[in-house]
Amino acid sequence: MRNQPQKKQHHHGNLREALITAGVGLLNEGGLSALTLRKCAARAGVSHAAPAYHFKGLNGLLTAIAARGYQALAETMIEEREAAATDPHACLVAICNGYLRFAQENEALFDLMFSAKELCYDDPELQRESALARQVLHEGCAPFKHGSAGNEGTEIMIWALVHGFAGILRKRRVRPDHHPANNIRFEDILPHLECV
Amino acid sequence: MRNQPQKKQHHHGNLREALITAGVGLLNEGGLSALTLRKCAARAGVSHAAPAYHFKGLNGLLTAIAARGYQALAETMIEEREAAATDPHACLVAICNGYLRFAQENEALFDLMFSAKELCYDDPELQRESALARQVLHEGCAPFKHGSAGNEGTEIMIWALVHGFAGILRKRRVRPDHHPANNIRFEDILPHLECV
DNA sequence: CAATAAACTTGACGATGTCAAGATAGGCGT
DNA sequence: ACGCCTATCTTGACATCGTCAAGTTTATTG
Repeated sequence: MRNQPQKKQHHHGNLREALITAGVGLLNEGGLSALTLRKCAARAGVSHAAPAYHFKGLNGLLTAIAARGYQALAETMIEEREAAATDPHACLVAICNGYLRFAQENEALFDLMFSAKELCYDDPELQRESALARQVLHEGCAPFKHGSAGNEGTEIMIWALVHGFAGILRKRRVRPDHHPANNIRFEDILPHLECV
Repeated sequence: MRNQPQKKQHHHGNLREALITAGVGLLNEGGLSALTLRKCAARAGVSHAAPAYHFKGLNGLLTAIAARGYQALAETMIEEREAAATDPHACLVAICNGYLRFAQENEALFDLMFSAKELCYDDPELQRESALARQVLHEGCAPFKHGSAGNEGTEIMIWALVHGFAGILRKRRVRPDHHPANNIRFEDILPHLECV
């Protein structure tokens, strides 16, 4: 067993990371259907069955890549928040725009994270990263309350709104013209929120 | 070529419909990954390559089933609307609850309709049925306008909200306890809408 | 009744996920 | 220094899948 996790070892040396990188690359280039255990293996220069050792199977690899996706999603949201003004409303809008930017810049990865593919939802890494991403949204929502709903309802409302809007924008790629959400920014559909 | 589209003919007689029915059944029983050309063929009692003749391939079958899904979605929304009070706000809430009920009662079908699977989006049947479903939502939104957004923005907002909420509720199946949206109804997150 | 086209069947191919068994190399105790 | 042990891959096989080409059967039509 390796003592130093980043130490180069045996045949490949840190193959797990190389397989995830290969997977993200395949995802960006060919979409969700191009993400394959065997193609990942080929891209990393190992045999076709090597990934099954590091991940519990295809679902394991997908889960690891999805966890990476949640990490990147959180980073994008934080990045937008830092670049925004400091008042709570601008922060929340910035966080949501980060969410939307991530969804559009990493379409296949976003698909993987929220697709019907059965990931290993009990994977601790996936749970940690997705919880971290949700934490960013949670913090952004904290200063607000929303009409009829309690404080928790506000977060659900924002979450549903931004996630649903991301899904709508995703379909714009198919038929870019005459798309109903063409000239609509997130700020336009964000309802009024009262400070708590 | 058949003259009467519903006439019994040749070997099976109206195999196209039987394949769609078989596909919906597989979807309900085993989820999206169980929906397979060969299994549909077996369930309909024909050879493994028969579906490729009626549909342009797997995508064609998925598209036909998704179109059926939009049809059922519209029916569910209309059903809820009819059972509701007649004032516009109750109608809109009922329509959205129909959307959510459909998403929860037909999980795999909903997955197919909004998954990353590449459907034949130019298929006229799919376009017609999805447009009809959107029309129901459109009518429900028509009496309202939403704060900053125009009349079109209202519809996008409701659409995003209900679709996003459906996605959140979908994940509740994975870990039913401690789910943030457990005791939240759609009415709780629906923002205030002004009559136009 | 024969020709023609529609509606399948049969067989094959390559790609994929998964598993079992084997090979290999690096580290550790002695 | 030497041999073992285990983590890390490789090799080979299998079942399933979508797709295509070619053949077969049935219905319609002239």
